[in-house]
This record gives sequence, structure tokens and C-alpha cells, in this order.
Amino acid sequence: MSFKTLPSQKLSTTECNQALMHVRDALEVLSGKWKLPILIALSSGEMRFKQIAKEVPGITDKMLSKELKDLEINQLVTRTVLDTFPPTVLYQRTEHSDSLSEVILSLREWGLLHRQKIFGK
Amino acid sequence: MSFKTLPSQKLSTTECNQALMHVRDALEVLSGKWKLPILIALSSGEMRFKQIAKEVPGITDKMLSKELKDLEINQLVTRTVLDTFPPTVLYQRTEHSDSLSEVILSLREWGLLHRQKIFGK
DNA sequence: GGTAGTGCTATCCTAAAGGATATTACTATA
DNA sequence: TATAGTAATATCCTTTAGGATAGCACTACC
Repeated sequence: MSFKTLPSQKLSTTECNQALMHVRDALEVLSGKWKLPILIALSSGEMRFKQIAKEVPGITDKMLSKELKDLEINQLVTRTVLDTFPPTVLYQRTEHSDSLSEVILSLREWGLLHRQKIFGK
Repeated sequence: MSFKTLPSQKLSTTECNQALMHVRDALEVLSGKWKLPILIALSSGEMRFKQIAKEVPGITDKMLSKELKDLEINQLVTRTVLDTFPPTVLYQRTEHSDSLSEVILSLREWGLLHRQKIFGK
């Protein structure tokens, strides 16, 4: 059992399962309808909850709250609470989240290629 | 609204939505529990239905049938029916499926990095 | 004549994802 | 005094993914 990721490099079954695990890890981080749009919104700098909600059309407060929590757990955004009233909470992308960019670029390129392949140019 | 995929390249809103669409296209192709294991199994050459089922532990016939259909629609595997009894159906990865390798490698690398980041080394 | 093998398909079920809506405590402003 | 805004949380609902089980049409073999 091997995977054609590395030309002329054979992977053992164990190595292959580990590789599969890493790929799944990455896919899980990007999974769901909202994580990418939220990260995109946050690319322009730190934002408050309601600001993000405006930048991500269609998302509900519940979903935004949940997804931000997921992203925080995965260290892709930081959450800063200011002691004001009404509460001010600032969200910001982390450096670690920047390291996702290559992956996303790669997905984007293949997605385009695939679309051309399937629907023709 | 821009995305930090390309350093110092600003994307317009439209460009950004298109980029998002391509990323989603790619993610959709890899989504679900079984597509990657099936592609991995098929990496060792063309195989029959029951052979794949053996190589992918835990998958049911129904799931395998459905996933193979999806993969065929996305031109990632070819399906060849031989006129025998019992029916012989051969599945094989396409060249287009090989172009996924870079994406998968990129996901795999980031997945590893992420796991180290979250759980420590 | 039973039994195993082949590549599916159909039915039924559970679990998870995601959406709609309402509510919370509190303040600043009209 | 009423209202809008803040960052959530709670409840309820629908949709989707995925699993368990059984069946089918047919042949070859024991």
C-alpha cells in the first residue's frame, strides 16, 4: 500500500497510515462551511464579533461563535476580551494560521485545474 | 477582503470569492471518510471491487459503490466492465488523479506541522 | 442441490452539521 | 423611559453523512 505523493518513494503501511492521519488533520481544520470565510475576513486585521458577522454573509451568531471557538482551539485565531461595557472581544489571525496559506494556495490551484477538467474551459 | 495566500498580492472581492470557490471544489473532492483510502488502495494498480473492499478496512459495499461513483464523476478513477460472469469491474486511478498528489502532500505536511503545534512534539 | 463469489441496490437507522429563533446582562444614547 | 448594541448561549428543527442489513441475478464448484 503506497501513495503517489512522492514520485519513486515507497511508503510502508505504517508510514502510509500516518500520512493519511496528517492529511485528515489538515482537512478537519478546514472542514465545514464557515472556517475559510472567517479566516478570509480576519485577513484584513483584528475584528470584533459583529464586524466578522457582517463580513461573512449568511452566518448566524451561533455558528460564528462555535467556529471561532474551534479556530481558537486550533490556534488559528486569538481571542482578546477587553473589560468594557458592552463587552469588546477582538479576534485576530495567528502566525500559525499564516502557515496555512501554502495549503490553501495549493487547494485553490488544484480546484481551478479540476473545474477546467470537469466543465471544460 | 483579501486572503494571505500570496504575499503582497491584493485580491478584489470577486477574485476572492472565486478563490474560495476553487478551494471548496478541491476540499469537496477529498471530503468524506473514504475517498483518500480508496485512492491509496488504487495506487498499487487497477483493482476489482472486492479487492478494494479488502484493502479499505471497515468500508461497506454501499459506501464503496457510492464513493467509486463520485470518484468516477470527478474523473479520478476509471471504471471498466468486462463481459464475464460473475461480472468483473476494474477500477483504476487516472492521470488527473495523480495531479492531486501535490495537494495531498501539502495537506500532509501542514497536518504534521499542526499536530506538533497543538500537541507539542 | 447447496454454497460461495460478484458488483451492486434498497431500506432503515443513528449521529452530526448546520439553521432559525429567542434570551441573557448591561450600558449609552435618544 | 424606551431602544439599540454586545457577545454570546439555549432550544428546537432539518438536512446530510454514514452504517447495518438484506437482497438480486447468475455461475462455478463441491
